[in-house]
Amino acid sequence: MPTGGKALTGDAGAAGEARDGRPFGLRDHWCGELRLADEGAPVRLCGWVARVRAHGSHLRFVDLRDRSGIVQCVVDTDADLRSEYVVAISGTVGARPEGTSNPNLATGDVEVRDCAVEVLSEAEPPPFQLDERAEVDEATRLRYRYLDLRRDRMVANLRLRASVMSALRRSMERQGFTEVETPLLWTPTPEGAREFAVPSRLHHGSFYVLPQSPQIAKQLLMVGGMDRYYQMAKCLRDEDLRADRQFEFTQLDVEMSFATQQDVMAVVSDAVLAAAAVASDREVPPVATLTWQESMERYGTDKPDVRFGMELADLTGAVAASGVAALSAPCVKAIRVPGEAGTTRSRLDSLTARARQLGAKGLAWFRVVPAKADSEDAGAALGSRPLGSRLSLDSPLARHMAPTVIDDIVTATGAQAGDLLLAVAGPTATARAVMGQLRLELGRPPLSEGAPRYVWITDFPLFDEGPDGTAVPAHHPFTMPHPDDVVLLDSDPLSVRSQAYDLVLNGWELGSGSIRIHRRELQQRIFAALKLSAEEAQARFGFLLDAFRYGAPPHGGFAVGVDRLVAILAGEENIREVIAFPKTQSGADPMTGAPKELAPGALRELGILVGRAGPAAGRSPAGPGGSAP
RNA sequence: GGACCUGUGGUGCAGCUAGGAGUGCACGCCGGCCUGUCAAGCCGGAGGUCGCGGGUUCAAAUCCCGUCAGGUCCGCCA
Repeated sequence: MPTGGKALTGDAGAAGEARDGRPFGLRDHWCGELRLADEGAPVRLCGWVARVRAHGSHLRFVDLRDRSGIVQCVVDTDADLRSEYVVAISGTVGARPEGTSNPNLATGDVEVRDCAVEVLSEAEPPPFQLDERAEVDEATRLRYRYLDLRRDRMVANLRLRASVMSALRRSMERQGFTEVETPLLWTPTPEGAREFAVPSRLHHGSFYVLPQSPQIAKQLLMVGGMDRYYQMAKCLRDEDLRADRQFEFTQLDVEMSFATQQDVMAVVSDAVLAAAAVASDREVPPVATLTWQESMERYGTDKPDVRFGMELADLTGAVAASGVAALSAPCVKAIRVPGEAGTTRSRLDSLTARARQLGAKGLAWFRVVPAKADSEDAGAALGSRPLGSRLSLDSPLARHMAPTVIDDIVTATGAQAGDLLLAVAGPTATARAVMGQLRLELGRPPLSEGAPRYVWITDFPLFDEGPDGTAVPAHHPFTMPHPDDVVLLDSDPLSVRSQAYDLVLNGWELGSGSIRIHRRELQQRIFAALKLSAEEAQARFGFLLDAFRYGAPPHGGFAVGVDRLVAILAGEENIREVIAFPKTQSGADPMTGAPKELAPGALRELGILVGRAGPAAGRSPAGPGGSAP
């Protein structure tokens, strides 16, 4: 079912023409725009035959579809009309006879009569039905994407995408930003995501790379005095695909000079709220702000879905003295799942398996039940005793717990009788991450539910702890430290906060940004903390560091993931649904067959020798003889 | 690199736990009937390498192994 946020076809009344533009060419009206007010008008329509309902040889109802919607045409000629034939229909708009209106159709009060039909293009039956009656296999949809795009869902999603991008652009223009394009053929920067390489024909053995983002280019624009830059930028990363990740994706990329973090956040907030406004009529709450520390503590993640509760409770203190070995750990986090005390043992086992997959040693569970001794006077006791004393915990782990420990657990989680408590003990990061993920899997509403909830996450740590205890940049190495923490750079780098911030929408990371370092001496200290020598730094980022010699303004910026933003505003759980021609999870395009082997001649011209041991080995080349040397 | 789910006429499913003839449902398709339908209706018909390969068995859509494709996730995504 379409969700509230979608720009549905044909439901906009008189707005139809404004949105669809003036019809021209072979037609003079759009199908979806016809209304009772058009009664008597001669019209010429073009489109696809969506459905034919035949009654005898001289009465057929033909539903004609174009991108604006559907209108019923009454046809009494014997033209051969089948599904997906492309036709031009000329006729007269008439009010439907009493009692035959179709309230499910925007054009349901009218029909086109006295139709002359011209078949512009015949069509084989499509390989899947284009109505919304059944989910169609993803591979089939992508193989015939040009047919999939005819469906209401894709029409609505792509038009919403256009509206959102337009709203973002208008917001940026209104705020004085200038769109500047940056190169797709860029240079390798050996940091961050795996890059797509493009071989150079003129310099055999050398490569361009496609940009993971225009990060360095936009900072150079700031050095160039552009002051306020934005771009709808294509970004390319050769990393494994997910529901929210494609090789290539679009970012609203922003950078501004002489600006504070608050300035950047205000600019981006304006843009994304404008985007939400064109997506639906719903009131969208202002963008909230949480510190990273607070988000990790309450939600166990740096991209919290704040549309629902079930926040993490800390049981570390409560169970410290319990003597239960499974719960003795630096950190114990729990969530309360309301009303789920009846969860079956096999379900609990599969949750435990899931917790292990996420890195936990195990999963503790407690069914919250009325305490036996108090069960009779529980009601009478209400209010006169501590909340916890009326409840007990049913769990193998709770069997030998002292009543005070049980009370502490109940109090810390706010448990009610009939709830299920789940807890993970372990290192702080593990306990938070596992419970944060289980919270999502057990309580998260569908992405389309309720108003969009944007939240800023601020005060990220400047460094993460690398595998060997060293500091690695949490954002990128040009991120400005929090001014209060600069003194800690040498003594305690892992506790230094940064002026980096993420924007999160309904639990999806929409993007991130930071205030950048623009002074060389501070940059050197950061490189030192990263154990990066001056020579290495020069080799990797030399051209940026060089640029900073010539007067770099203080600057900062942000990038918003447009595909994710549109998907959430469209109520889609997958960004493929808002991309016209996406790739499958294995990076293939079932329609074009990409990626494909190159002809030997093309490889030779690029100076490329393909190793036959790769995954392509064994696939027979196009021609006989192949390309074996 | 790894885990899990799915794969059955064109489409979506059921059948698989417990092996017994390609069995069933809905949609679509083809033909016929039908002058107010709108997911039209009624009648008839066609359409299958049960993803692919191997194994177990008298017998495999069903059990086992492998593989391919699609999906979800872990790793990865500064």
